[in-house]
Amino acid sequence: MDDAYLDAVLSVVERVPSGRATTYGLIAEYLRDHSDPALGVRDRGGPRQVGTVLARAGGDVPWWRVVNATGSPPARHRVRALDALRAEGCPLTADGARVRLRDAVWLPD
DNA sequence: ACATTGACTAATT
DNA sequence: TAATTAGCCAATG
Repeated sequence: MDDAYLDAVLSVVERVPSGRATTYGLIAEYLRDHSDPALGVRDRGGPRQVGTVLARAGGDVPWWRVVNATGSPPARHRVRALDALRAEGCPLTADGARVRLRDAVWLPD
């Protein structure tokens, strides 16, 4: 996994607006569609790899706005993520346990 | 090289 | 709805 891919992932996460969220799969899909070897932006796999990047280098980006396909934040940071999301007004389910992707999902441009 | 792991997903029950 | 299962694919040891 080279720096170009790592930067590509982080730059997408940085673009997620406050109060909205996106998923690992959507980011992977976006990178797959927009991979351009000529620009050094290469496709480096699927959703799990996106997760790997955030686990490794997600410290300085709004990682709590990235959730899995069912709207649940990563189990390890579940509380912190939900608190942050609630604080910025992201639509959540009634039990406050997951993001209402139906309303909150943000798609990279 | 090989086996295990994981901030995942889609289908099944 | 929620829990389980099988598939996934690069990273890691």
